[in-house]
Formats: sequence, structure tokens, C-alpha cells
Amino acid sequence: MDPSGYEHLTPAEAINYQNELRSRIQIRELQKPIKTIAGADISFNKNSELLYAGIVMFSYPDMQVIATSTAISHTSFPYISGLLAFREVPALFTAWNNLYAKPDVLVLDGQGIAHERRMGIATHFGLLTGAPTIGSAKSRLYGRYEEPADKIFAESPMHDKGELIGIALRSKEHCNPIYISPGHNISIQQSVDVIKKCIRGYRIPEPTRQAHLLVNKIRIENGEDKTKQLGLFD
DNA sequence: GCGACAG
DNA sequence: ATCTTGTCGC
Repeated sequence: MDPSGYEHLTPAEAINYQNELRSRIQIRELQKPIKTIAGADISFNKNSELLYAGIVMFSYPDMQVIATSTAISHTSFPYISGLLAFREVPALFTAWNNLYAKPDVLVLDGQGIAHERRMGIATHFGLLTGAPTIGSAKSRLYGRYEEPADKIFAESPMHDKGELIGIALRSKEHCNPIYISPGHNISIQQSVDVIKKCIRGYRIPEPTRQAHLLVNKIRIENGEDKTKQLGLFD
């Protein structure tokens, strides 16, 4: 299914689709050496259906910005916990297709398999594009875990019914942990190792941190809803 | 019925 | 997520 059709799905249909996709998830070691990594994020005005998507690509592990891509698209799919992908993936997919070269790994702001149906936005986007993806969330959606020690890079496993689905990572002391889970085509430990190398003094790893700054910047620059000027509904 | 609930 | 200044703590 093309993501441009997501906004017409009902929540029940979206859940059925997640259950269909989940059988294709691959959590395994990424063999190819990682030379580039990118972060993706979304921003929007509270009373508008316009989404501002952005992707920032870096060389790895030196983390120098080498490319960016943005897109503005419409959605009528509301935010529903557990169905975030149906609201944000279409805009991100447009920004992804506008990248002249794809990164070896993509980090998304949200969960990977640390999801009730193992279908967080990072997993969903990985299945859609085939790209290795990692979910880096600022808060927990699913899974039980113990608070990690207040020590840089302290880890605490996230479980669901005895299954390891992610890691709560202390990316910065005296700050709440971030929740890392693989999206697709990468392992859990590899996801955590990669995210650790992307921490540069802030709680949020550089890929999604820079993507967040970028999408907020273009949202402010575009001002209020410029739907007509952009000709999105011709 | 009650509590939880990515962005 | 977004709306928003100052302010408490390391």
C-alpha cells in the first residue's frame, strides 16, 4: 500500500495493516559497514493538518552533516497512540524520496519494535523502504523496565512477556532516559551501539536532534498554514 | 471499570 | 507535538 493513502484508513484498518506487516520484520545484525546515518522528524502547527518533515544525513561516525531533505504534506489522520506511523510516515516518505542518496541507517523519533504489535514508526518505515532503521523515543510506549542508573550510557532492558524489545538508555546524566529499539534490518545491541556514538552532549542523539531543529525552522519560516499558496490541493 | 497512552 | 519565561538544579 502506498503511504499516501494512509489518511483514508480507519483506526481498525490501520491495526489490521500493522498485523499484516509485522510478519516481515527482520531484527538481525546489519553486516554492511555504516558510513552514513540520518535522522528524521516531523513538526506541525497545532490547528493545521500540514506536516513538516525533515531528514538530516551525517557521515558516520564523525557525524558531519552531508545532506538534508524536507517536505510539507497534508494529513487528516489524527494522532492515536500506537498508530503514529499512519500520521507521520507519508510526509517522511516524501522527504526520503527527495534525498539524492540514502543513508546506511535511519533514526526516527519514536519506537521501533517496542510497540504492542512490534510496529512502531521506525519499524513501519523500515518495512516500507527496506532501509535499516532505529527507533529513538523520548518516552516509553510499551514494555516493562527498571530505571537505569544515573550514569552516562547506563542501560536497562525493556521486556514484554519475557521478550527483549528495547533498551532504556541514559544518554545524559540527571536526565530521563531515551528508549531505543530496532526498527528493521538491524539488531537491538547494534541499535544501542550506534545511538551511543550519536550522543554529543545532549539527551537526544544528533540525528533526530538536528532533524527536530530543521523541521521547526522550516515550519516557522513558512509561517501559518499556507495551503493555498503551496498549491497542495490542486 | 481503571489506568496507560510514541508524536 | 505545540503553546511559552522564568527558574531550580547540576
